[in-house]
Amino acid sequence: MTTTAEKTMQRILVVDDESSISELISTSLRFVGFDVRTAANGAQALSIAEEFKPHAMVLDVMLPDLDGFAVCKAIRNEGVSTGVLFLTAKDGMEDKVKGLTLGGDDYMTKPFSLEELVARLRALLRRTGITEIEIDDEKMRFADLELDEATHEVRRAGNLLDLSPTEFALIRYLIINADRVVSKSQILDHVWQYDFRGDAGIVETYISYLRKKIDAFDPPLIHTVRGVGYRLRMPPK
Amino acid sequence: MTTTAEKTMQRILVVDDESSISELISTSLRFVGFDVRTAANGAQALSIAEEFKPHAMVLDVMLPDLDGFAVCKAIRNEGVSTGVLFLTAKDGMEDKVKGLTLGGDDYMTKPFSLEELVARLRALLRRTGITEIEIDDEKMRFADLELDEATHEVRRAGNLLDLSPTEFALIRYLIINADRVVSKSQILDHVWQYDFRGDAGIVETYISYLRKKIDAFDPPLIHTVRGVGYRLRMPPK
DNA sequence: GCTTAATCTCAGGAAACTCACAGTCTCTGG
DNA sequence: CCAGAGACTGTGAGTTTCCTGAGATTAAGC
Repeated sequence: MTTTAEKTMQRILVVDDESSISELISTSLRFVGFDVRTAANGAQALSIAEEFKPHAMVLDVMLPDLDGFAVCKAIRNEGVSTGVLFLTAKDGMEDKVKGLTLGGDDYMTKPFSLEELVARLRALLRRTGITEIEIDDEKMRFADLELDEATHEVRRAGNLLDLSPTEFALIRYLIINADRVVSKSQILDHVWQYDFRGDAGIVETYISYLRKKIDAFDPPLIHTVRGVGYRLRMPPK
Repeated sequence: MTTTAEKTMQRILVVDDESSISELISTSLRFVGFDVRTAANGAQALSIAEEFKPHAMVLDVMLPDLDGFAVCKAIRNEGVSTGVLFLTAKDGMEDKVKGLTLGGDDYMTKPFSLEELVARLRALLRRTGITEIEIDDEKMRFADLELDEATHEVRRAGNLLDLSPTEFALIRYLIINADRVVSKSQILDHVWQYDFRGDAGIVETYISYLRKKIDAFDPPLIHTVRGVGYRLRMPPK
């Protein structure tokens, strides 16, 4: 699955000093089709932003040199107009961020799930109107399955389904990857928070939950690919 | 819900020496569709106003060089006719401002909530008759719920409800976002003053108050989306 | 200055959700 | 056709999220 023409890609700058985190994020973002650069500190972020002119940034508030806010401000002063998604540990800092995210920006606390990161980033790009490309509107579809991000509703054949947050995240991930096999560990990595250390068996449990709700209708859409993973697809012709 | 063509946008000049504040305000205003410039002091405000010709200004009364009133007067002397929304700290100054805002102008004390700022600014533009664009009329509706900005009245099925200011702001925010899920932190950010440091649990409390008044009628309109937030909607089909 | 309204914190209880575990079932290779 | 690996799902314990009432604190009105 290669990416499309470069000129139409949206540019994201990821800034985090923990290389494992920034790598995790950038890999995911590239995978879903963004043009990504990373920086490990504020100074580096500034110099990259200058020539890279990102449409949006994912910015850790806690950097070795400057803090995230300073970086954000500095970059905007340079005339680069970007939305910012702040990352912050779950502590007091949270409050401080809040004040600065009232505009179009957003923030998330670590640890987060990659799905959510992507969802928020897209919402942010949509909001800040930097949507050169037609990003999906807030509805996704697969067969007679319909998922609405704005209302958090999922319908099958018009019927409203009642899903828990995790179930919702899971079916969304499956829809995004419709027709493709996704492994349990992929699912775990994307739907659960990245520091989840529990049993991978939980994916089976949630698939089971989903089936009871989604595949209560015909035809079944969630299919097991034994030894590999799961796949959302129309029944074999 | 995107903005309209640039030529029809209303121009707002924001003047405050605290860059965090002016950034906060300008981002928000841009977000709701204004064309915004900022200035950090009186002199700068004057020179920008001259060529920018703002329809309205948000003006801190306490500036490093001139005070807000002087700036206001000077700009009007230049022949630029604008409504002004003064910002002031909550202290003695308050009275002084009061006296000077008799025209069509208005003032708010810091800290304020962004929702309120936008509401007041729109009211001001409406008053000063600079409404080139048809700003939403003063009534909002959702189902049999009716909210009147001008009179601050809320009715459900024709019945007048008695709401406190916070309750009013909250239901207003929910109506604006009718049918979409809004998280507690979104609510907190928009309905409460920007420096509110308390627990997000207060949102729950106010939702509870609102329900007692608004959802005393059938059908209930305020719905909880567990783990996500709240949503105003007609009951599921 | 007194009274009432409004805001906010706190805490108990109810309900929903997450997750591990284990017994059962299904598929597949030999 | 059997054995074993992998997958499915019911049970239940522990946790999280929400709701609401009660009281403390502050602001507003008379």
